[in-house]
Amino acid sequence: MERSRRRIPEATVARLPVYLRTLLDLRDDGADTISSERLAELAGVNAAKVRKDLSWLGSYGTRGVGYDVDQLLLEISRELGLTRDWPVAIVGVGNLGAALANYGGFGDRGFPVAALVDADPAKVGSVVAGHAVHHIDELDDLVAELGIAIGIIATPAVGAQEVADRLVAAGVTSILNFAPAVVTVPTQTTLRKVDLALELQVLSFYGRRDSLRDELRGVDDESVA
Amino acid sequence: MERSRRRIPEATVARLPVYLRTLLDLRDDGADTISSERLAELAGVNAAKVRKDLSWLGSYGTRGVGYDVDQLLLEISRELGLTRDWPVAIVGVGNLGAALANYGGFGDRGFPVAALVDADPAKVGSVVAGHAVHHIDELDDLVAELGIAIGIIATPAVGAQEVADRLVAAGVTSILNFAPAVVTVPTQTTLRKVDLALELQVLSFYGRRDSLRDELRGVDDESVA
DNA sequence: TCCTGTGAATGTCTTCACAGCC
DNA sequence: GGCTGTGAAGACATTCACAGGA
Repeated sequence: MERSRRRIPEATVARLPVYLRTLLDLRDDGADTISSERLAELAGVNAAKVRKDLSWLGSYGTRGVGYDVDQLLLEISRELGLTRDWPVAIVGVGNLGAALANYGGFGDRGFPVAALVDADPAKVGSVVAGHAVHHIDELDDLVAELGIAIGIIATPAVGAQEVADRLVAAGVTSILNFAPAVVTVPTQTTLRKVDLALELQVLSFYGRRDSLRDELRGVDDESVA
Repeated sequence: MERSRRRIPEATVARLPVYLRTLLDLRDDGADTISSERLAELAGVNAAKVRKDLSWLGSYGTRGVGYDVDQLLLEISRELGLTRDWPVAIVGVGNLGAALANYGGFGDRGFPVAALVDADPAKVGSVVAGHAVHHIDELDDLVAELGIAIGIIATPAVGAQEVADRLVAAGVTSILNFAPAVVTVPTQTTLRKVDLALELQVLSFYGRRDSLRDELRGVDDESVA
């Protein structure tokens, strides 16, 4: 029970959004309660993991029955800090930055794109996804005025560290880095990265199985993501 | 020494691309050798981890000196299966799919975009990033003709599972899923996912530190990605 | 002397298995 | 009877610390 007082493991935090999405689908389908077994199946993990993950939030299940879908949605949303919106700034309005700006999935999930910023004067003033592109020198003002807490780096690798520094200086406390470069931030800033080429390179590693079919992998279940 | 015979840990595989990128930069800067300490610094990890990771490839370092940059590049590339190109197919040519098609970082790193596919007849026949968009019914032929081993799912969540099934049926053995949905594939297929909203939700979790500044985290170093 | 390679120790995450409650 | 919540066991990953080769 006092589980909820201790620190939630990183691995659990990374799965909460998956449960959240699954529960939203379930609610739309009219489900009232859900067992760990079924939730596990829908979320692509195993049931013990679901139970342990959810136990970090407190004891919200009912033995013999399962979890209340609405309550679980509320608790997970609260734990993730999703009871309010978090406006984001996208830095770098190239292909990727523009695509992210156009991607509706952010606003829908409580992360409205509040500002687009670029260092290229040719891009400043243009309109992308309904937002005027601002010069990066305006970052401080935009962050302050729009209450931006999250910055997305969608620049080439070369500029990434400087952009990160500027975001931090402007008061942004969370950064999502899409640039294929190692970026360093102060301890109190949270940094995550999405490295597209890395993902393909990892796939390449596991794909070589064609060439070395000797090493049979001992997996029973289907793989899931 | 016989380290190289055992299975390389997943966590190590996920870091090899980072070392690879770092080593390419070092080579461009004219470096011949590199110590684990310096490589660790540049890659944003610690030195013991670098040494243990690299030891899985064999004993390619020289005590008292460090690692030969070129040799390490070769060994990592070989281990990741990057000594050849892996053509990819992108399924779903919306904002994200189009951005990925335009993103030069794939081709540069040995993953040329070989085919674009969509289910929407209105998009079929149009040209995106220099590629004609094909109907998804042509997937089997495209995969066979172009030797495609990797598929990228860039559709909305709803279509993702069916696309995955079609990719597998067409002979694709590795899939990168950008759709915010759980997708299941047979064991022999490798699946990875990139979930953009999930990343922001995780940032939101750690960002709430504002509201609950009680729980001080015991981290000394700077955080890095 | 310097830096790798690696056992051993530690820490984190997953899975098992079952007591306990509905 | 069914399903949660959780100690305990096991697997995996990181970090330490140092023997040993260049």
